[in-house]
Amino acid sequence: MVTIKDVAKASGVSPSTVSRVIADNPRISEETKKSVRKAMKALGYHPNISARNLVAKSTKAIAAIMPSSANTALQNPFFPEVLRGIGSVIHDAQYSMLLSTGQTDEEILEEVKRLVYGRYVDGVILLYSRLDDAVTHFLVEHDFPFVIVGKPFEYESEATYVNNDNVKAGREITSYLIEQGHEHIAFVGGSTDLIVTQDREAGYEQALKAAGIDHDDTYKIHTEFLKSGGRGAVEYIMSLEKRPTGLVVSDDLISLGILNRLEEAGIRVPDDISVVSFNNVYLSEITRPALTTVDIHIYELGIQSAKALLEKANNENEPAKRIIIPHTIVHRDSVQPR
Amino acid sequence: MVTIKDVAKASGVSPSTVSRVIADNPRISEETKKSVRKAMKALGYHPNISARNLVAKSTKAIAAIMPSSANTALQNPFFPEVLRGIGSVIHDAQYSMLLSTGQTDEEILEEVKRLVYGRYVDGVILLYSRLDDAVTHFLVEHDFPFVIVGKPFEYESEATYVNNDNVKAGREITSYLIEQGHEHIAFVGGSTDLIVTQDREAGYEQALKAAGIDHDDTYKIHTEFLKSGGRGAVEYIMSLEKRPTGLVVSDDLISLGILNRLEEAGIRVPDDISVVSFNNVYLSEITRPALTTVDIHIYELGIQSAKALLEKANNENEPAKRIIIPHTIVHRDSVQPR
DNA sequence: CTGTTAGCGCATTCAG
DNA sequence: CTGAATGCGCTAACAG
Repeated sequence: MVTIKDVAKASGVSPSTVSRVIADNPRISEETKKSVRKAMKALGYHPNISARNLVAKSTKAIAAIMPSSANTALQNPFFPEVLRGIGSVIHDAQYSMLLSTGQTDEEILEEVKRLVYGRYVDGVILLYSRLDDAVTHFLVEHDFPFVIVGKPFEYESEATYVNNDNVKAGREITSYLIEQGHEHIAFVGGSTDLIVTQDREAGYEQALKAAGIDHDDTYKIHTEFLKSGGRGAVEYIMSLEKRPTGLVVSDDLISLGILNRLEEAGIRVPDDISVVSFNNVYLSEITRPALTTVDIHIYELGIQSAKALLEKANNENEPAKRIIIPHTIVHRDSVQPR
Repeated sequence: MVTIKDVAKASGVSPSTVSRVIADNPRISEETKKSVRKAMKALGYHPNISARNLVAKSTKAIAAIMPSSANTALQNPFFPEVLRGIGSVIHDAQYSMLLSTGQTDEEILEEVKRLVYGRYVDGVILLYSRLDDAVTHFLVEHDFPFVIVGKPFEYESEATYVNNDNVKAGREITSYLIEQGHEHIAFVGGSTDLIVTQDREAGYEQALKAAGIDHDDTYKIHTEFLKSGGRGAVEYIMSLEKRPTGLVVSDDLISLGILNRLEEAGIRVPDDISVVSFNNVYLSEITRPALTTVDIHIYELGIQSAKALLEKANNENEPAKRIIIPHTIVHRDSVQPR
């Protein structure tokens, strides 16, 4: 391996001078810079990151932590899309991105500990937010730079997070269904542990209340993602005495499963039942019918969270921030007026 | 930050002893190990990875490199699924996984150079294989440990790679269509630069030839993924004088787009046209009709590639290997006999 | 079984 | 503007 010393020797200067031209230190004359750079090229020199990290106390790397449902999580196009956003700013800043590989909650916690204690990364982005999350606890306790994509369960004021106004979005999309003449509207969400489920559900309830529509828990369903989840949800809906004519589904991927089961059950969308959803992942325009859904601008969530993290990581005193990405409703073919 | 020295002082031993208990060196008495460990706990000591990396000349990290079509690539459920496989073995080995963030070919090459030159990772997994790939060139030229998921365009014998027998798979799935009485069968593939497209297409041709069925380029279509790609392909097919009754599509995601356009065009699957496909991502059982497709065992591709890489990274003289993951055909509802 | 010494490759004082 | 010296935190001979 060719080191800074070799370059120094080859160009007849001292190691510290070489170090300075690497850092493009203005106190070095253009001339020596030129000659040193030439030597670096000639020898094929490249700085050793580990050595640099050691003295710089920074690795210029961040970690993105996926939720523990690792088997299914990455399958949700939401994650690739946030990662793409994060990757974009990370790349521009010449940082690297580590992806968590743990499958269970404990594995993930262990991994985060390794990364943080070992100073493997300068900061962490949490790609989920759920009730009473051990990783979040750990991070705030150790005062380690991190940002949450979503809304934290606690530490509302201490943690930096990037989120949508999911309550408002839930309210709007439900109101839209109501405006279209629907009165019997059910909510289908993922795990109630997820803050995002809670918020969208809260918005749904607010809209019903505002419209003076009675509602009780009969119309609230919580399910897994994809086909298996769709099955249970649809069977339940069909068993209802008064079947809903509208469905507010908290995630496009759940909608996909539901649409699938609905078709198998011979229930037509949107003729028999209207469906609205959230996220606007690429799948939602491929489904049949194409989904009317809330576009939460996932890519932008990624961009902003990465930016915020870099700021935190590079400035001890950066204050906690809350960043809300606006949403828009994308109208397609899964809704029909009553 | 609490270092090895602090622990040494606290437990009344020398730094090297502490280092040894970290490594669980058998030449240290259980007694001192115990006391040192107690001190580590008490002080909250954790080894600094950068320092360790510097002397160990290894980072216990690998990088996964995505193809440059970054905007769409991660959208293909193939990638999350390989990553899951890779992550699983990487995690068990206590390694970390870096994900590439470059969007264009050049950006990716730059990134790989940074990672390799800076000794940021111990090895690289290429999640694609295409014609004349600069990254591959670079890696072999520098004799850096890497493995390819797919078949390399060159360096067949020097490079370690994990692949399916895509030619055979293409032959089998096409033969299946022929057995079902189809005679006019078209092939729809992704970019011809991708080795995987080439191989599956070659298998398709072999099957036709073996069955004595004439074929020419009229029946070979190359397209983008998803809806936009589906549009062009379907329009083309409909414009054909003799429309095919069977479609061999080289990727489930392309099938998804095609299915979508086919329905819009009023062509029924499988009644009017049968469709078979490759990969068996989770989407293929959600489509309507559910897809008959070749299961290439993506997760296993990930597992094996990661294992092979770790071997290469930890053993200078590990020979190049070719690992073929067997495939199976999953029969669902997109094929009808003629 | 344990301590001493040296050095990994780089950045950064402090001199000059 | 540049060099010499020092140390980042850890591991690995080499002694004992």
